[in-house]
Amino acid sequence: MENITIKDIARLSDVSVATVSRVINNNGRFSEKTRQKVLKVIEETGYQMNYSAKSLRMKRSFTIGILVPDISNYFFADVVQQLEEQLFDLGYSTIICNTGRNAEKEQKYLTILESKSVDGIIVISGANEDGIEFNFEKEIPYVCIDRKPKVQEDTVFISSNHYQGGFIATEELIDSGCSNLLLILHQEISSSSKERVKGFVDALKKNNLPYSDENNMFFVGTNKGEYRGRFKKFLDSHPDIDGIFTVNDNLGLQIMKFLLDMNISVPDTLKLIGFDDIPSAVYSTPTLSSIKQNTEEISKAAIQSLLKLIDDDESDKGKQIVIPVKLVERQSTNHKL
Amino acid sequence: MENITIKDIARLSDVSVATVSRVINNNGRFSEKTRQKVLKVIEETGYQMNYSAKSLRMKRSFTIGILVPDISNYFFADVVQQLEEQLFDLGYSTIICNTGRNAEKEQKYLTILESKSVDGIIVISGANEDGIEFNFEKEIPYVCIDRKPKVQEDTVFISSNHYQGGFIATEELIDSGCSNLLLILHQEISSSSKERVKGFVDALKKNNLPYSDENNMFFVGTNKGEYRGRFKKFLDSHPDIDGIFTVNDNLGLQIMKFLLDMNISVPDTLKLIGFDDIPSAVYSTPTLSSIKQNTEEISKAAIQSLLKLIDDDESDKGKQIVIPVKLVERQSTNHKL
DNA sequence: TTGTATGCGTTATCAC
DNA sequence: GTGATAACGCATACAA
Repeated sequence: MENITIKDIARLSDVSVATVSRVINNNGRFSEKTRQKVLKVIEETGYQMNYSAKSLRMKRSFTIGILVPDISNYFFADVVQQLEEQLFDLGYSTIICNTGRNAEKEQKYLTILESKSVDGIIVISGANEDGIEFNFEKEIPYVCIDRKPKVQEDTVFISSNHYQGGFIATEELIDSGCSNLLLILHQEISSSSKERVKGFVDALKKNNLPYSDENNMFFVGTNKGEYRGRFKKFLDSHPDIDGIFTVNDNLGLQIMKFLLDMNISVPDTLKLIGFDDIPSAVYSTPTLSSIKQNTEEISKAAIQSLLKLIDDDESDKGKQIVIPVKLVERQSTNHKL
Repeated sequence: MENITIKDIARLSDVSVATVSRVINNNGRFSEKTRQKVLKVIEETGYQMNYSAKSLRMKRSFTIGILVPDISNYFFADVVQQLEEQLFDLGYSTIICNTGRNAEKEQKYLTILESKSVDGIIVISGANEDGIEFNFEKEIPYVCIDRKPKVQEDTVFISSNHYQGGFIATEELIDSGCSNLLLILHQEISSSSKERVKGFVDALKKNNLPYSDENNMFFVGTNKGEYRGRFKKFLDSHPDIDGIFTVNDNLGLQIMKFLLDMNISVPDTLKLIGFDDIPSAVYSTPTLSSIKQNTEEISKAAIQSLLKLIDDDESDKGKQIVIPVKLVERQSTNHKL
């Protein structure tokens, strides 16, 4: 059987194409009887809508672009997967653009997304704090996940509660007996990292623990392992450190490896907690405690807001949606697996 | 400026829409002069093709479906990323379907892909050895990566040289001084694992080392950690084992953790090598030697073959394309990082 | 070498 | 409540 169209459906169910279209889209008026009739024929014939025609006519592509810095990063991969799945169920295709944290590539992708006339764009995180340049010919709605939009009033910004994450990570260390905490983070600091830092500092304050930038914070550079010498010296000059919060799990595992290499026992001498709950957190010795982001809720919120924008409902514009995180306790903070 | 179409281009460059179309697609005859003229106007106006119209007219969606078992698996994520990037450059969108190794979900996705009338499908690996059921109304071309198609003559099958991988992994252990090797793998064995096993066995043979299923192979089940007791007993009864090849890196890291927990030193007492070269292989202590698959070449080959099929060029049908792998030496087989 | 005209499958605007 | 019909932007068969 060749491609079957609404024309065929119309003929077989003895109505006009207009009516068939109305029934399919549940839009406009028609009697219950014709509805039944048409639906039956559709069922029998196995009719499938032609989205190209629909797109052409409606001037909508039913396609969403997703901008992601690095899909081999677990958190990003997880979010993308959620987005893809949920959008798919809603009849949307997705174009996933891996920018490699490269601003130039990002611009290039943005241009092509425009040319493919996507209905909307979801921007996940990004290279810098700069926000993102959207100099489109036509206005394309977009939402941001984990990246503050440049012009906040233009759109909506969804992210985990990184502040809360930083806070409960820190309290987990304190609860497991630490009183001299260290936060390890990268030099180039994202907006989400900034929140985690705030949570860390506030948790210390709340628990009446001392804090100073020099004694309780350590920065690592981009090139792997660069910091090992520096960090050793730091530890030597701060022998009282007994708990470490790394700004993410990858860094956490690196630090754990370093401590093991130095013969420093985790969690006996030093407790450790990361962020993201990546799968390998459970393969390390000891297993790594962490903070888990709710990627499903993040994605749900992002999609909901984006669809509203696409629908010209601007009530979410300027909003910031914050999703709670969860503590995952493991051996590195003295818990059983 | 509103959407600009070939009609506008035609008017502005003083030719007909037909000619504009010919120039754009470099198809049919036209003089160099008109080519220049049209291209100039296109450049100036920033014209962008409407893919919905093109699709409707050409009865092609310029969309490829990608079926993947689990995108949070590093190897799969890597392949998907490559596919996406390369297809994007070729003007194709992709729909990524994460099946979660669930046959039912897979069928459902397949149906929707058909309804979205994708031009082709790339199937990556899968739950079982059964191949995949393609009971489409219309024939959709597809290629398989790492999963033998059920009817091999129908399509093309691309995979790494898993045999070679198993072979050189084994020889790496032998080269670093091991003479009593163990292969650890999962109960449910994929076609690619099978090849790795063959390579393992043949490498032993070639090096005149003993081999028997009972002494040189250990199976683990699906639920994590199930095997720990059994494996301990196995090691106790096989004290001469001095090198382990795990069928993938995740398993390798699990085993490494187990050995550390048992106070068995890697690589001093026991050498270890995995497969896939996942990122965390470099965060473990010791770092894990591995076999790296060439995802770029795999993707390139898959796309090339698929596009041929879409173009009704059936010369690749029935072919099996094998991509070489590479050894990555690290501490777990006695190498410096 | 170029132009005219038709149709791809769908939705939306009118009429009735 | 329903039907005719005109668009949507593009590629192509056929004329010229």
